[in-house]
Amino acid sequence: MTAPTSRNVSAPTIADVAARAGTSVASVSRVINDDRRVSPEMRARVNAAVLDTGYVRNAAARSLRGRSAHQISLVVDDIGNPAYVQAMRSLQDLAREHGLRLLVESTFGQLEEELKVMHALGERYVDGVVLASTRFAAPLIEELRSPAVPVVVIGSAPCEVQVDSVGADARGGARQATEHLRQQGCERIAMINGPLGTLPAKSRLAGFRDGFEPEASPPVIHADAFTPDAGYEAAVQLLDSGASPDGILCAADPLAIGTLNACIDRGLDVPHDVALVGMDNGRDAMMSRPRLSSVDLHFADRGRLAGQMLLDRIQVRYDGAPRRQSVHTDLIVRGSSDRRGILA
Amino acid sequence: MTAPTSRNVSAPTIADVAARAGTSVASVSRVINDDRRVSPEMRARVNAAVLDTGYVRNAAARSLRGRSAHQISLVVDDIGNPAYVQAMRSLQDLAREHGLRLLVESTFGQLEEELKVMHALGERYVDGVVLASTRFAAPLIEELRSPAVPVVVIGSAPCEVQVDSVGADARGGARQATEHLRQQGCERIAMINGPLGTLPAKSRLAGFRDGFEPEASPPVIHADAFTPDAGYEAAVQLLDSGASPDGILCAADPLAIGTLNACIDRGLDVPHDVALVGMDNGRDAMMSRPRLSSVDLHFADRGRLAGQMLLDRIQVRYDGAPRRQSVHTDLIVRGSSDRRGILA
DNA sequence: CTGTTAGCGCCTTCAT
DNA sequence: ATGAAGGCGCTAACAG
Repeated sequence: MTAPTSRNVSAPTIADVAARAGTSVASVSRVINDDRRVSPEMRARVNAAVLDTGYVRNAAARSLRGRSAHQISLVVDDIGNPAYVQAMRSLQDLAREHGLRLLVESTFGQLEEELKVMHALGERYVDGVVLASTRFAAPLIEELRSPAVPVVVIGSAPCEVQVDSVGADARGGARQATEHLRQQGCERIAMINGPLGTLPAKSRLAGFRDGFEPEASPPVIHADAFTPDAGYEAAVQLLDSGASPDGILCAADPLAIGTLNACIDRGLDVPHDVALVGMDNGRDAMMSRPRLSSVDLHFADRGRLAGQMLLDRIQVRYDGAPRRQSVHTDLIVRGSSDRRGILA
Repeated sequence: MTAPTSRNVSAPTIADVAARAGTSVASVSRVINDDRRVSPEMRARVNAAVLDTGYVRNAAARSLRGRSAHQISLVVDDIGNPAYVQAMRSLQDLAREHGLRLLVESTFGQLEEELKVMHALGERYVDGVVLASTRFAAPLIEELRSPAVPVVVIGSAPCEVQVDSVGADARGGARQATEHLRQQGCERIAMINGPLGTLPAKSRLAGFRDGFEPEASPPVIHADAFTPDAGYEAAVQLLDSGASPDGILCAADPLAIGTLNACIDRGLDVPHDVALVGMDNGRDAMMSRPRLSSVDLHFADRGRLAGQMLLDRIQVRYDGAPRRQSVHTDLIVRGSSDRRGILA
């Protein structure tokens, strides 16, 4: 029977437990930390004392003494993006398996915020960070030159940044998607890309161009953000431009959702007037009608991989030069680009 | 010029800074914490020393000493739910304004996980918690009876739980939505509700029933979760049941999205064959075609409100009996229920 | 205005 | 197998 603890009275410490059990703090500590060098009898007594004092270990003291916060964090642009939710989920599972808490920080696109978060790492309130950022502003890069705690990037990092990363072959995926559109009979293929200057925009654009003759210059519109709204606006702009595309590659699923809506609002039939392919293959690619064809960028797997690389650093299992992993991508064809009834 | 700090060498402490500045740790601490009782000259010297030692304060030590983690956390069922993202965003803004970090934990529907998270609060790694849970299992309620740190619930809490909360008049909203459907000429109105036994399901169902004569028993299907997939399945079940509804109230937007897709897949025209209304009015209510009519539950406002109540407790500005706030709800009519071209 | 010092709660040698 | 004691980095009394 635990007494309804009031918050005013300070929480019991191991000293309290020790007193209750008639032993020393050392023994209590041993029991708590599963040290084998404790007699079963003592263990029982301490456990009982823990129970009826209602003792819970103090995170701050443990961190200070043990030099480990038992927390890692995931820093993302926008947790509203389903791709990141996937990564978060698998990363959280991994963290849990290792007795770590996962802290999530969403900067919602505010660069300044991102910077502050990375700088605050110096406070060592986490043991490491998985960073999924679309842009690497100069100060961020500077911060990454000598981070206070290990950092692993999901996505691609600028080549001048020495950091572990788990990328995906987005370029290859974009190319494959483009070729797929052509196979579907599209002759005027355009692209709705992410914000100009971001790394993902760069690689996807390269892949898109790979799908054309070198001298071709297919229309490309850059959206302001990787969101449905931005995708919608960009698509309107594209459709108004007179390019009248019959196939569009979108650099991310949210952009594709926006683009799909813009097409529908214009009375265009998807996929027959315009075929659409997105990238990410997040949860909501299946939630539109028609369903969205999408290049699977394996965010769940990459979240886990990033977590593993991070743990390698934290536990000093690996201590060498930055490692850059990359995963393959897979085009998943659904209704939005299926003009020939492949799926029927 | 900061030397590229290696992670192997331990971080500088205030003692290092003090040594560098030729002063005592107390003065350094004062400068860092903006204590006025420091000469400008000293302040300058210390700041310089901070800069060239690359000193960053240690979170664990600060927490241990100051009995405050400078962190609060948001615990949600499923961060994939846009409604929670809204709440998170406003809460994060509030936290930032007060110099607190916001830690987000998504239990992804695993009750056991939720319980562990709440229990771990005893470690005091956060100063308080905003909890947004759809179900309150018995052990959770037990945990809430005497939480180690202040807790504020977003949504409704079981009446036997004494806890601050920020609810919404979901019942009134559900009723209003039901009446709206009737005004649109719907004669066979059904409901896709959330999981049986959850609080939100209960209040929404009550509101739905309020929209009928007491003796009526309109069809209600309970989905397994507040997700599009569950909504889809439930809708299929409803449509297969022979009820042939011409209007459906969905207890949440994700359910409505699933229901919309099910209707579309059946070749039903929304809103003319079936009119649809969701609840939450989250970001993606606008992202479907037709757009989703939805009862705005003001999650952003409530996130902020919850945060304020939490801060009141943390800073002991308020210390009395649990406060239960509730916000009004607003029906937002969009295409999915607009059979009469109100919007045209 | 500045410096000295006592802990915050815990883990971990080092003795016993 | 158990206990005593130092110190992790910091802040807040207290003394000068």
